[in-house]
Amino acid sequence: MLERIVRHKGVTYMAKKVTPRGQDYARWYTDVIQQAELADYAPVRGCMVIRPYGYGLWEHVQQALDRRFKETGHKNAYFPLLIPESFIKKESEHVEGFAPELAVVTHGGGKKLEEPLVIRPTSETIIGHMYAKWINSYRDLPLLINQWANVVRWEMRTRLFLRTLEFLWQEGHTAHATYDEAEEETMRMLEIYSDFAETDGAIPVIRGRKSESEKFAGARHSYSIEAMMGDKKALQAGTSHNLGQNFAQAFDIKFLDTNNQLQYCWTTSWGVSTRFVGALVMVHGDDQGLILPPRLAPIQVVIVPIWKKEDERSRVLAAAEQIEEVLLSENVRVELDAREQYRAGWKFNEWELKGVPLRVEIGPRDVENRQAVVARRDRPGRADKKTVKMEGLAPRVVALLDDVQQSLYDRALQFREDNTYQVEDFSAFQEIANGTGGFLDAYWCGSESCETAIKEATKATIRCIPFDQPKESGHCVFCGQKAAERAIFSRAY
RNA sequence: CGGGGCGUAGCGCAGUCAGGUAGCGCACUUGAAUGGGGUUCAAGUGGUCGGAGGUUCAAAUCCUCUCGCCCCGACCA
Repeated sequence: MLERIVRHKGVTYMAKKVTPRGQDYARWYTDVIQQAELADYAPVRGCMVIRPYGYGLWEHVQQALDRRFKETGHKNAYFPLLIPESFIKKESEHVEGFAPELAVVTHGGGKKLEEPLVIRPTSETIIGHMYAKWINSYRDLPLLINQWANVVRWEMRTRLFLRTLEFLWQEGHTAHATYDEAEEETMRMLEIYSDFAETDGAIPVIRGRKSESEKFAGARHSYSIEAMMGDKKALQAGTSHNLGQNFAQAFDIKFLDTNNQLQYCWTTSWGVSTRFVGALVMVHGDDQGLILPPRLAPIQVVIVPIWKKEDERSRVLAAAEQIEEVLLSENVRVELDAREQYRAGWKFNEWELKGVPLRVEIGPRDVENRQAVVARRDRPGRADKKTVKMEGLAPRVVALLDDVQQSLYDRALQFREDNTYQVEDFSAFQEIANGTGGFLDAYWCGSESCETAIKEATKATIRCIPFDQPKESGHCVFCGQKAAERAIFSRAY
C-alpha cells in the first residue's frame, strides 16, 4: 500500500502538451486541468480530486464570495450531509427534480436503516426543517444563513469541475416576512454573483430570469448569471432562487407578524459551485494552458531566476529574493521558483500552463543593470516582455496585475459580443445554432412548446431571459406570435 | 440502459491478425557537459500484459466467462 502511494507521487503527463482548442475543445479542457494540476480523476467514476493548486484557486473564489456575503449581513453555518429520505419528498416539485439523482444510504453500523438517508443534493429540506424550529416571530426575520458544503448528485455524464457526482459549493438560505423582501434578497444575491464574476473572475455575465422548464425544482422564480465559454457554449455561473412559500409550507416555517397573525415565511436560496473553476478555465484559457485572473490566482507573480555559472547563482538568487520581498510587502502573492532541476525555458512553459498572470525573469545581465524582465500571461511569447528598473518594480507589478485583470475581462466581453447574434427569424437562428454557434438573442413568446421545439431542432436552450430588455415588443422567433421579451438561447454545459 | 472504443512500466502507446526471451517515448535515478523560451549524451530503476478458467510443449497473442474505464445518445450547479 505504502509503495503504491509513493509510486503515485511520480505521476506525470507525457510531454506536458495540451491538445489545441481548435482540434478538440473537450480534450483541451481536461488536458489543461490535469496538466496544470488543478484536479485529477478519483478511483470512483465521476469523482475528482481537487489538487492543491486547484483548491487554492477555489479558496480565493470562496474568500471573494464570503466577503460579499458577510458584507450583506449573512452568517455561515453548517448543516449535516445526511437527510431523512422523507424530507426530500415533502415538496412535490423538489422530489420530482431530484429523485433520479439521489445517492441513498440504506445501511449503517452493519444494519439496515429503518428510514433510508439521502446524501444531500442540496439542503433546502433540512434547512427548512431547522428554520421551522428557529423562526417564531417577525422579530426572527430575516434569517440570513449561508453554508459551504459538498453535495452529491448522481449524474449520468460527468466532467471535471463542470459536472461531478460530488461537488463543493456554497448555498445561501434565507427566510423573510414578505414576498417583496424575498425577491429583493434573491436579486441582491444575483447582483453579488455578477459583481464577483465580473470584478474578480473577469468573466462578463448576462443576468436574467430562468424559463419555467429551466428553473430550480421547487422554486417560484430562478435567476442566473450566464457566461460564454471559449467554445461559444453557455455556462450558468451562479443561480439565485425565490422559493416563494413552497418550502415554508412543506416544512411549516411560520412566524407571527406584527398583527399577531400566523404566516408562512418567504424563502430564498442561491449558490455558486466549483463549476465556476471550470468557467475560469474555459473563458480565459488558451492553447498554452490556463490564464488566471490576478484577483483569484493562487500565485499572481512567479519569479524565475536565471544563471549559468556558480558565481552568478548567488547574485541572481539574492536579487530574486529581494524582488520577492518587495512584492510580498505589497501583498502580492508571489512565488520564487529556484528549483535547480529545471531550466528557465522549461519553467516559462510550466508557469504559463498554470496560468500565473505575471512572470518576472531575472538573470546576471539584469542584476548588473538593476532591472528585471516582466512577461504577462495574457500576451505570451517573447514579443511582449518588458524590461523594468528595480526601483519602480513593485508598483509597476501591481499596476500590471490590474491591467491583466481588466484586459481579460475586456477580451472575454469582446468575444461574447462577437459571438452573440440578434435574430428575428428561425432559419437564421438554426443556421447559427447548428453552425458556428454562439448566443442567440431572440424574441420568445413564452410558450414551452416553442422552447422545446427550438431545443429539438438546434440543441439550444433558453439560458435566461435577460433583465436588460428592449422597450418594444416583437414576434416569437419560432411561432411568430406576439412576444413581450427576448431570451438568450445557446447550447450549454 | 442503447451504440462505439480501450485495459501491456508512474503517464502515453506498439506488440495481438499469423502463439516462441515483454518493447518504445516521456517521467524517475546517477554522471558529465549545458543553462536568457520545454538541453544533450551516457548508464540505470521500474511489468502478476485488468481478473478467472481453458486450448497448447509454449499464451500479452487463440477460446470462454468476468471486472473496470473512456467516448456518443436520455438528466443537471
